Amino acid sequence: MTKTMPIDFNFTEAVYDVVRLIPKGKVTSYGAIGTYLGAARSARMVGWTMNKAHSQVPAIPAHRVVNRQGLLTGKTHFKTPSKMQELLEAEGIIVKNDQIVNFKEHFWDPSKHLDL
DNA sequence: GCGTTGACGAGGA
DNA sequence: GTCCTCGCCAACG
Repeated sequence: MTKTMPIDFNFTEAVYDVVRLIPKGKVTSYGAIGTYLGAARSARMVGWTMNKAHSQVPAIPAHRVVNRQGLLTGKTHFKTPSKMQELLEAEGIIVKNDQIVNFKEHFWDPSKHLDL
């Protein structure tokens, strides 16, 4: 196999898996995923990994992944920045000023709902 | 090969 | 409670 595999780490694979496991109408944070994977201090890498998600199939529901503040920080990387908010609203999540309302209620922690 | 940036978060002052 | 700094790993210039 090719040694120069762009994505081969279990970490990246796990990130995609966790994001896909996010229930509809729920959201999570990069740090939550990182913490779940044991990389709480590597939240940045989670975001970078999500950047590669654009080439991943099936498409990663990245719109369900926001920062710790519930802010749609990644919307700028979407095909259309407004798409992210529309997707969230379509799932019953209220977004105000690019921020999720009642974020705490919609927050979905993989380390609590999933079993490591 | 080195320096900076990047979808972030936590800890310290 | 708020502001600043460091960490983490990878890719880009």
